Amino acid sequence: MELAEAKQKFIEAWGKLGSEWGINRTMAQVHALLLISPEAMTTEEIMESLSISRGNANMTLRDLIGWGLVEKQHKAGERKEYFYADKDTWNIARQVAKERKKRELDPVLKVLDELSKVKGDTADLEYKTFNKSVTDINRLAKNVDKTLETMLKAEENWFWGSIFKIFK
Amino acid sequence: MELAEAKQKFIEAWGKLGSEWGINRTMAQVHALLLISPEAMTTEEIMESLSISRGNANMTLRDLIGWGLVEKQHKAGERKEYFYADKDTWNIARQVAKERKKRELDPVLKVLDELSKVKGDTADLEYKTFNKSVTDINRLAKNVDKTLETMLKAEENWFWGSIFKIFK
DNA sequence: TTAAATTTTCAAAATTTATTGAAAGTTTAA
DNA sequence: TTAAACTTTCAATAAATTTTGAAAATTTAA
Repeated sequence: MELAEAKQKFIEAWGKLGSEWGINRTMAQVHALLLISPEAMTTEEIMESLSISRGNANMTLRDLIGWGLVEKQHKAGERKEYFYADKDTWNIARQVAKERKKRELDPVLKVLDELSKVKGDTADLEYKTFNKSVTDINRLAKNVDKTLETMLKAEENWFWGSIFKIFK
Repeated sequence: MELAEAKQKFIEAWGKLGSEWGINRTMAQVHALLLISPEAMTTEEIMESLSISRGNANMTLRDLIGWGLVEKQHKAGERKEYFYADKDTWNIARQVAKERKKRELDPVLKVLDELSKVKGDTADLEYKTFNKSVTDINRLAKNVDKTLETMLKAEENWFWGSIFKIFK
């Protein structure tokens, strides 16, 4: 396979995976493009590469910066802004985990905590079923949360090493 | 908080989380509704509870069955179909992990494997950057994959026990 | 200052995804 | 058989999300 074709496939695959996981396809594609670009790119170059509009490119880059995955760079004597993606895969994974935890897991944990405190008649099957499901899901979500917390602080090798030491 | 209000909140929260993670909101809500229902429900009851159409209810239930989260039940002497959700949270988590792995992770792993085999000029920065990112992501994805494989076979207590033994 | 270069905004348009509802299909009881 | 009860299908519609592009805002060089 040619490099150019391979790049295209990578961008497509990343975009598809993103959209399956609730991440805007274009955002995932811009990220993929920057991930395989050795140099920081301008908005123009990104627009051109992916055939997207200026507005779309601008907002998407803004979002990626908000996710902590991309940074602006300035080149001496140039007015244009350049965009560069962190290439460290473990950093990327942690950054995504951190943001999604904050935006999505934490709020739902808060609701589950409230809901598992709701009191009711323990003889009432409706109540018992509600309470059991909510409590169980809450426990699972807390375990996921704790594991993510560990991941956020960990070095990649230590983290996987620890996991596979047991799981083999 | 009243039980009725709590149920409502649970259904909303589950629907929101689902939609953030690429799962149809209605599907997540129907699942939530069945999770807190002690008894199997009919299509009619589900339509009524969530104010959705018959067609939507039917397709959503079909999907949930396809995900292995819900099963059809028949009551003696009755013609209607009843729908019942597995209440075991660990089973649910495993089932979701299993399906998403199969539908989304496995295909992307296949692409990454191909792409990391693409040969090129190691002096070419474009190639080097592409190759490094793809290879690194592939390695990470394989680690996730291995961990999921373990999870799919594991008992809940053993799994979390093993993880927290190290992470504390 | 001015004006060219560049970035940002956001209403409108396009696209994608989800939902409806009625007709067609199926099953079962009599 | 028939027909009532129930389920499924899917074209049409609605809703949600994404994208565009041109105008407004901002920045910088002169």
